[in-house]
Amino acid sequence: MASLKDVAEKAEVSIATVSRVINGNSHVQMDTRHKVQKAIKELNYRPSRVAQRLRSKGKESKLIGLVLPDIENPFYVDMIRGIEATAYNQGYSVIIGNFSQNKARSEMYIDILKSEGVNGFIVAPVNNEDPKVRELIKSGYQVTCVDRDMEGVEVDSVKINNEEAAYGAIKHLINLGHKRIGHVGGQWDIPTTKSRLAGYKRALLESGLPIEEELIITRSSDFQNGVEATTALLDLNRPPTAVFTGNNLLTLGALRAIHARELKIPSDIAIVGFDDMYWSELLNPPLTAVHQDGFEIGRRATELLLSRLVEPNRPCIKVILDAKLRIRKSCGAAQNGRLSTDL
Amino acid sequence: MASLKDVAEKAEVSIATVSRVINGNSHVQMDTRHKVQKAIKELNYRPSRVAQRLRSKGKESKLIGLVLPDIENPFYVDMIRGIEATAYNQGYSVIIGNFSQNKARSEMYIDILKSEGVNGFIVAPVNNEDPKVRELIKSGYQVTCVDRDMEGVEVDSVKINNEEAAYGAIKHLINLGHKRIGHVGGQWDIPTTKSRLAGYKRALLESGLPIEEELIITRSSDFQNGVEATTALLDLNRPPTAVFTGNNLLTLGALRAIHARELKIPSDIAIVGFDDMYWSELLNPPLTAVHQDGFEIGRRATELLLSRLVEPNRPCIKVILDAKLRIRKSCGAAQNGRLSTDL
DNA sequence: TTAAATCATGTAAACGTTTTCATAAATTTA
DNA sequence: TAAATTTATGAAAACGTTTACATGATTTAA
Repeated sequence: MASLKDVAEKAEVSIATVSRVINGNSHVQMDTRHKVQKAIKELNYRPSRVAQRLRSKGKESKLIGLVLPDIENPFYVDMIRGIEATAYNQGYSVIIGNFSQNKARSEMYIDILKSEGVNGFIVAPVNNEDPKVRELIKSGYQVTCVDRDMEGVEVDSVKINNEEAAYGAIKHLINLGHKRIGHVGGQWDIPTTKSRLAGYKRALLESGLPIEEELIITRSSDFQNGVEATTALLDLNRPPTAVFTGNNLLTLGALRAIHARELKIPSDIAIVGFDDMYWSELLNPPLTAVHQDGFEIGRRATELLLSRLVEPNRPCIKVILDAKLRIRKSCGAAQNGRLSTDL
Repeated sequence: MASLKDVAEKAEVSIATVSRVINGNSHVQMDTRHKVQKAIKELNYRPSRVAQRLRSKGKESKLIGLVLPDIENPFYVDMIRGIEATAYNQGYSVIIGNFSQNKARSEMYIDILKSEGVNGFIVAPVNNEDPKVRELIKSGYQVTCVDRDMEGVEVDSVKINNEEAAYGAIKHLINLGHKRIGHVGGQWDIPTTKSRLAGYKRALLESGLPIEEELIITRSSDFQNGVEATTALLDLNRPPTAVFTGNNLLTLGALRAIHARELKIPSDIAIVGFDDMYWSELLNPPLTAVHQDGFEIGRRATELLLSRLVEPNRPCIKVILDAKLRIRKSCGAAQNGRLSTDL
């Protein structure tokens, strides 16, 4: 790779002048400017981001660190696409740490990204406390939370109203006549798990239905737990007539468990899932699910972060996006021909 | 972030000594070593990768650049996980460029990653020629190709035998009695598209079946094309009794098109897909598909790259992994109770 | 005992930028 | 015309490392 020095020599000027040309500094004469631009082109020169980053310690580093729970989850993949698209548009690179719902790995990635000299972070905190993220904020890094928020900290965040979305999903089941609704949730200390559970409970209470602990299982957020927890629900003396699954991996696991028993959906048991995929309609049966727009969440989060890099002390902004319930065939007949409904 | 200098001051030694302690250089006395380690701990010091990278220009940069066609495709997500796991294990960071099957974006990412000072690249070349990747190799970067290879270049690569895998899939259909088999392939100039098409043709020829151009559509590699191409096949005067789809997005598109016509799989039309997902069995119907192990491909590619960084001039290695056909319910009754078959 | 070798540590240069300061040339002002 | 201002450019420092070289202390060899 050609360096500033190479360009300077070729153009017979100092490296300072070359730097000025590159950064659009006005104090450089037309003909020298042209000489330099010619040399840059001939050498196919591009400035080293590494050196830029070292020199200007954060301020101009043009690198965003991304710390996400699970790259296997299509919802996060959509978010990554939204983040990438927005960031690269503005000349930022993105470096991804995928911690697989594992606290230790999350901390490891944060350390690595710090030492990579990132400019700011987009993070899904492991839980409401997440001391590592708190420390990050305290020590002056710019941070935006996605998908999950943190309490008692001044930090930008983008997420949906999980409680309300879950409430809507359960209401849908109740309206279809279900009275015994099971819930398979994710890891208990993840904020979204809590909110979705809260929405579930509120809907039941509001309709005068009892909340039965045996119908609620919140353990880990992965496929395997989806299988096991659903199986456990099916094994109850009085199994539920419907299940609400807390994320898309759990949903897939639940489907597996139900199919393994050769039960019919929705006549034997109905299912409504949290998180929608564009291929949800191709599942057996086409899945009724809560849709949240991962791409948009990513886009908004990136905009928030970039704006905060420019104006570090502005008051923090909490973005809460809407989710939609996409009604397909896993809960019973579609109602009034509507395909989706605002929550 | 604390720097070497801070540690040096605290421990009352020179920065050189601190550096030696960190890098395990033997020439440092026990008690100074302890003093330094204590200071490091107290200041929570971690070396700046940015500075390390600048200083040792590539040689020790500990950063791998990843340039992939499509992060929406679960197959590549598996690959990323394999690459990440292996890389981080050895202290390398990974930075991802996702070019969405777009040549210009692929080139942009390669430039960015170069200027990020990556140590080496793992790349899926856009096609056999890919002049940008050739140039990369020529200018001395270490490169490993994944999923796709390049002709006439000395470069490590990891992929499966696509021709053979496609051949096996088609043979399976033929054995079930299908005589008119359509093929929906990806973008024509992608190497995998060509190989899979070749396997398709070989299987037909070998069984004495004609190759009919109207049954073959290779356009772009995305979901939308899967829908459109399959619809076109169904609209033929003599539609095929089976389709072979060239990647998982095309498969999902094909399913959508078939369901839109309310045709029964496999009685009206059978389908075998390239690329398997762990949730393929949950599709309607459970999908018979060619399985390639993305995680393993990623792992092997990373090992190859890291080994080449140590020994840049070793002869190049071409790894070809096996694919398996996972037989489920989209082509007809499972045979002899076998669930999968080596290709 | 003395020369040679080894060991522990420090000094300073280098990596590729950006930026402050200095300086010389050109322009404006009085 | 002389002084003051503006403009174009260069020199050098700094960012945080690694490492070649230098130096003085200690050990080994003869």
